[in-house]
Amino acid sequence: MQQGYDGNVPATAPLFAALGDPVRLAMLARLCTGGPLSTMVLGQGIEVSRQAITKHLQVLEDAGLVSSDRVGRDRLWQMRPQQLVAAREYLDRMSAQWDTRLERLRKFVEEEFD
Amino acid sequence: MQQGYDGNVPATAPLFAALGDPVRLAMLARLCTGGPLSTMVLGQGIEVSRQAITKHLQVLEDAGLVSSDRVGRDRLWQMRPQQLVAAREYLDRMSAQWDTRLERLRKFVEEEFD
DNA sequence: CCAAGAAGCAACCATGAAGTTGCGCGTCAG
DNA sequence: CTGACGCGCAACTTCATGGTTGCTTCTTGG
Repeated sequence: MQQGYDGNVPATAPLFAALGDPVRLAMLARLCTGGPLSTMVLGQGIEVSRQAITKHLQVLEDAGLVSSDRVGRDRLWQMRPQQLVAAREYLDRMSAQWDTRLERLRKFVEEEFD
Repeated sequence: MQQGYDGNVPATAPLFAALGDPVRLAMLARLCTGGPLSTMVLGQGIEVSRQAITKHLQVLEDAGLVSSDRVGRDRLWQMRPQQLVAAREYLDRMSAQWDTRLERLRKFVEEEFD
């Protein structure tokens, strides 16, 4: 199970891809601090058309990072932190492998020169 | 400084973009466990041309995730974990903001119904 | 009831990213 | 020394992505 995270590669890559855009990252940041926000509000201060905002939000939704509901004539978006946690854990496992590898290397050198 | 990570958005997005490809993630995983590996070795088992592998590695290098040195007629690649840590910390801050927001919400509801 | 506001839908454009092929250059092994 | 191996460089194709515009649909405020 230690290196079982190799199998998660194909599932995690699209997640990072969804995070790999400044517009989407900015909107995610807003959703992390504020409650459900409408499409219009999320587009405030971002210099792209409404349609572009909608497309970005759909990308985030496809990646499972946000969810949305139609309320009246607005669509309200909110965070869905599970996938965010998944991405974090993936990086954690990677860092952990790196660390244990360094540790093995350190011990090896230590034994060598004792 | 709490919400200062908004300013990191433009810097972090390209990093996630570099992580958002299964081929690159797989190669990173190999470099996390093993020591410096040559371009050829890194391409083992990946069904793309050597040039494609090289391009992916250059993307990772531009993102600061790996570094390389020419040794003889090979180019050896190795992890450079700093940027990986940066990405991890970014997600950590995002999750933290989400958590504190939930906490505030919980306290608010609690006070409301006391 | 009617007009304005917010979304959805579809077509379209442009650019960049992923991939390929072909060729040239240095480097090592026999 | 020579051929094979590993790379680097450059041109080219393909296609997904980000972005736009125009029009329709639905909902609410007056």
